[in-house]
Amino acid sequence: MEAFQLLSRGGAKFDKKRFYNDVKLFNKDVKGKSVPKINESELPAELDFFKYAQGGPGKRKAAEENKGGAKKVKLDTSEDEEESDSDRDEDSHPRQKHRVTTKGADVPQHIDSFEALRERYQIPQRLLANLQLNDYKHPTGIQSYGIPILMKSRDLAAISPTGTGKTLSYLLPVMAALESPISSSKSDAGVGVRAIVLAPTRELAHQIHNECLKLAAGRKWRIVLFSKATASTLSDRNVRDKVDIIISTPLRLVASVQEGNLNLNNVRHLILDEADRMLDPEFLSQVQEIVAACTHPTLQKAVFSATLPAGAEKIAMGMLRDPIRVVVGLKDTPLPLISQTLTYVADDGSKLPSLLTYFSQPYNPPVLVFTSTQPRATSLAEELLLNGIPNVDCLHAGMTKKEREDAVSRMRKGESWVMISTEVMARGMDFKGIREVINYDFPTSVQSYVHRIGRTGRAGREGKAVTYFTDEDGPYLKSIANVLLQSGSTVPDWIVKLPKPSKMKKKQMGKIQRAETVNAARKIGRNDAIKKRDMIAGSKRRKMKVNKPPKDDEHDSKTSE
DNA sequence: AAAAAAC
Repeated sequence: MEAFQLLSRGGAKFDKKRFYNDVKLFNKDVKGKSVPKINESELPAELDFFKYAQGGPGKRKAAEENKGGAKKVKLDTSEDEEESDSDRDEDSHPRQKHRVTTKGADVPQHIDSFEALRERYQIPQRLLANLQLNDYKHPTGIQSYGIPILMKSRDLAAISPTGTGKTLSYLLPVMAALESPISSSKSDAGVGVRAIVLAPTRELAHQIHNECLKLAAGRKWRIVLFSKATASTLSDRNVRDKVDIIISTPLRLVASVQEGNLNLNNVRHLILDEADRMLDPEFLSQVQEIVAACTHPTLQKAVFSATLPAGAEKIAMGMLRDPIRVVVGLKDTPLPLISQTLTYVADDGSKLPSLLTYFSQPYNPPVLVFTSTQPRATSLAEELLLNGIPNVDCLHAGMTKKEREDAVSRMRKGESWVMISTEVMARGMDFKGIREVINYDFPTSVQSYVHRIGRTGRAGREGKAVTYFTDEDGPYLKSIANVLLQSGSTVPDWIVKLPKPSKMKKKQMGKIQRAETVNAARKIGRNDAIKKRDMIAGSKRRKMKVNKPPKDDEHDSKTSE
């Protein structure tokens, strides 16, 4: 405990000019093409992952994912045509090949390059220049389809995998539209907030704000990251009326609207990031209140996410007006660039030894570890510290705003090697360096799983995801296993053969399945030394000693040859 | 389907 607080305090030295540094670093991170390379050359092995990114695992998925083919849906394969010149693109984001499907009336032609935007929509030169400055060279799938749709003032539901550039897909059109207001009089454009981006966590809102600032560099826009502090300054009408874009979490915004401190009737663009999360019951009423407060007749709405379950999609589509739906790749599926492993740990008590074993072997920092609750995150961080794991950090919503900001800052700077966190970090956060994600506690939904492991493997990089499961997790094991299969990772046979849990009897099934899980896992445990390298054997049979390296090679295994 | 996050 003491030690942990000490460490946390150690990070506080960055407080001065914290924000400034954060932005600066973030810029550098994306802009400097040298950064990824430097990072890579520092770390041994598996470093030429860019070459994999160009063609390897991506194809596996592309092959698997047709079938589903769409009815009355326009099919297109993005980015295939430009393969010829992609060879010398190592310094830009590697291109991924994803099928793009669109649904809706009069879908605008997609763009093949950002330059096309200027010709077609007279996007300001400044904006394009800022793109270049930040090393955006070619649009990703969602960018090439989503941007024209939003430029045409259409409503949009966009589904695209983690780390494929959704943020830019909505920021660029919004900022282009603000620059050249469609309204008749200029004075009209100036009164009140014109665009709102909603995100589920403070950290994500902060990150979007940074991204927005980079695109706006050199312009006079006022882009506000909404917080208690900014909310109070906005009660001043003179300040409030000059704000162009607000990035916020829902409740903060609702509070200001209810206090009468904020009028949203001039909002022309409303974006829901992590849309399915925002449409969860707890957020939904807040979001609906904001939507209701946006009374401008030409309000454009768009929702973005990597996952969109049927229920959430229905709600979203109900909110949108004559929407176009764009799906890149497969919905609710992780990137094939992320190699995923399911690891059996018999029970909760076996998790810590397993994790310590993991860290006693070579690993690729920074590693992001997910737990199910805040106390578990805190205590796991303490345990790792006590066991001498270096540079352990912790981040959950129970911490103070400042503690959270410091933790993110350390992460951005590469000072955190092991970040223990809760669901708060599961969505949207873009730490490009993250090489490995460990689900210490089993995710409570497919969506959670997809988003959590999507913290790695971003922008075409490779990533690794390890998920611990216990006997208790049996009932949900199969659905996660299916996700692995769908995205090209391998799953032990016995898991594939688990019976499907039925809705009605999930409780009883839970028991049955738990028993099957235990049995099957035990069986595997016996001959794992020979074959099952994906499983951690023997949490049942042998209790591992802290920091003692295991004899077998479970951990450096790859999912395929 | 279930915990965390939002103020």
